[in-house]
Amino acid sequence: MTKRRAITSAEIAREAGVSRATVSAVLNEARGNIRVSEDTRRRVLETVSKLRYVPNPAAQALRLNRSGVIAFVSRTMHKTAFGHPISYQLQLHAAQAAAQRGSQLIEISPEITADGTGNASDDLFTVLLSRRPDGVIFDAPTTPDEVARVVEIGIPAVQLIRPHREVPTATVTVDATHGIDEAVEHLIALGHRSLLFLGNVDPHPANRSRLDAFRMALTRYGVPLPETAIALGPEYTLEGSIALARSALQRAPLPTAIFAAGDIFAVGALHVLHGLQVRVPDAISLVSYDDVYAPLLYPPITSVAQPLRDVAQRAIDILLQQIERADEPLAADEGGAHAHLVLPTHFVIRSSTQAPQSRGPGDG
Amino acid sequence: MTKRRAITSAEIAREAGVSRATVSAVLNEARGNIRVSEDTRRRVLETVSKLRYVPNPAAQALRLNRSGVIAFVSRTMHKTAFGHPISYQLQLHAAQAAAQRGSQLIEISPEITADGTGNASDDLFTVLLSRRPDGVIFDAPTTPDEVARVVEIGIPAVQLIRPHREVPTATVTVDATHGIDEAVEHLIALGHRSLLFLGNVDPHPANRSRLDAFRMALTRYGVPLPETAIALGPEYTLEGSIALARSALQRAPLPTAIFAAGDIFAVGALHVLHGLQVRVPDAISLVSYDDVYAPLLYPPITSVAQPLRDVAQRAIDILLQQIERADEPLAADEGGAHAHLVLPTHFVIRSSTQAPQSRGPGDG
DNA sequence: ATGAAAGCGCTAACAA
DNA sequence: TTGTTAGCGCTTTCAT
Repeated sequence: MTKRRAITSAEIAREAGVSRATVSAVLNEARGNIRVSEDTRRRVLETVSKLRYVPNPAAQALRLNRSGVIAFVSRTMHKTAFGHPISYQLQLHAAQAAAQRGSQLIEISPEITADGTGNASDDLFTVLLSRRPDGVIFDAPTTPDEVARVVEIGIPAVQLIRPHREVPTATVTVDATHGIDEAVEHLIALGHRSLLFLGNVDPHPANRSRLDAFRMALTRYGVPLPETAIALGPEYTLEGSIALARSALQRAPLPTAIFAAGDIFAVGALHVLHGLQVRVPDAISLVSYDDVYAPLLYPPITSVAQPLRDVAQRAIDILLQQIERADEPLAADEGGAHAHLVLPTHFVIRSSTQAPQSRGPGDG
Repeated sequence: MTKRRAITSAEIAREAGVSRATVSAVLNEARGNIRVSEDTRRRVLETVSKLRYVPNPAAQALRLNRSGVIAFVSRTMHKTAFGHPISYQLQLHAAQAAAQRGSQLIEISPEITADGTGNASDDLFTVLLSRRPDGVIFDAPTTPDEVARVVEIGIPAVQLIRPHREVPTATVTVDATHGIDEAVEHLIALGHRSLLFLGNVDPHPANRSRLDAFRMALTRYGVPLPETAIALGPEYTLEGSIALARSALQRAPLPTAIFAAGDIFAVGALHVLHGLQVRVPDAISLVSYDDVYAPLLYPPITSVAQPLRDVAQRAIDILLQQIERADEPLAADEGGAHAHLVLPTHFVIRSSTQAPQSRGPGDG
């Protein structure tokens, strides 16, 4: 069965007894082409659905200079199964939001892009451009250059979560404060005073802010967080987080509660605690940041969740708006007039936190 | 900054002092257009890279009647974060393989497609066609109709994992036998004789075969698997698998080993076992099928892994080959001449299995 | 070995 | 209100 040539607007026109221009006008009345009589409109629409006509997107793209594609440039590789769950979630929600608004999200990532020759970085950009996206979402870009190049070409872009502020694009970020405040309040209310912070060393302010928010919240309750209670690992991997947790939990006495600034660190802590036969939450409470693995673990982890769906949706909205605006030549507002959305985190209580067992006063 | 119009082949032609036809010939020499002198070839190529020219895919698609897109129709929704990890992995690998071969994978799923009106099924098909894919990968299609409609239109298709055999397409499936044989051999060698099978009720042979393979392997060792040692749940969810494990593990005495015919069932079992304070693997061994969550759990679960990367790659290869062949009008070989690949599973030993503790003879 | 010209399917000026 | 026409950027006969 050779691939049949698909129905074209010409066939619809012939069948409905009108011109191709009229078919187009009927189908695109949303774009301000309202000029057809109710009668022809109905006739065309009937023919369209009878013949199951769907416009050829390539022809539309060529004509409109609009690919209908939004590129999602995801952070480095997710080689491992669930290496970058946040990125994955963002992409999923973005794809959904894009589809609902008539666009197609495509993923551009070193992993997808790599052609085995290893020339990833330059290649990524070429691949990106070769797809002619109408807009680009950068999910935590590694370098400002990637973003800058896209902006230079004049493609609307928005950076998520960990933006490079020096590049003038719209941004959608998350404020860790609210969720972490609640988490700390929760722990303090339970009676915890001896805490351990597990996180990663990352120069980016967005990550730094997790620790800052944690520290500030504690300060508000007059609970100190000594440097020895802060363990920062270099890697965002299971192995790395296990190693981190192991070294942090070696020192006795154990804290009564752990704040893991990322689900992966909670997984690491859990592995080590299990090994040490320290039960959660009986002997030690655990709170994580991310809320992606959290519900799957045992016990289900109390966690600070990022509004990933909202981030993605807003990003798509902003992008589509920019794309729209780019059409109108009257857009004289240049420069720094970009949206900068900051969305709050929230706190989900599960089964990994409870009041500390009294181990005698002065302990910790 | 208004979006600059991109470079066209005409500009390359002018800059290099040749015609557009020649530029095209140089760029498409792979397609048998070898007709340019070495000298012009070099000149054109230089200009191309100097001006960073990338052909407009929409124009190419229009001209060649070839979108360069492969659709991945994924199984129902993955509402939850990691609801369908297998599907996710397949898609990831397929996207990678497609990219390496110059195609773009796009996801078509009810979730992405849904426009809030709820008319998912018909809409999905429309969306699929509207993208004009060169080929379609069905990841465990729910109904044969979906596939049949695509086949009727003449678009190359391949079904993965759980194909509808009555629809004539190529298939790439997985044989559970090998991995499960090894798993059973492993358990038997450790000394396990009292086993529990956790799985789901699914009429599809591919799922049924997990139980069959397990049973047959046990039979080979003369170990019986009574009906009471088979627990089948209706759902493939965390909640469902916890409920299943709970009811299955109520009956004393406990088995010495559990085979979970899916990682999610291992998660459920782990939750329940933790709750019962039964330590894995000390008190009970656990083996899973899937190997997706398995390495992340505590303890890391010994598991049967499916060759997901191979499945995806082979699917893409088959598809691309079919697409290629569809071009040549000489393709008279119609009908049932489709590839049917069956790939083996393999077995990964981690930390969730060990010899059973002796609880006295005659036990279990 | 190279160029001229047609046409893929669509939309938007412009005419009627 | 509708039709005619041009052209988006590309590839591919067919001439040369």
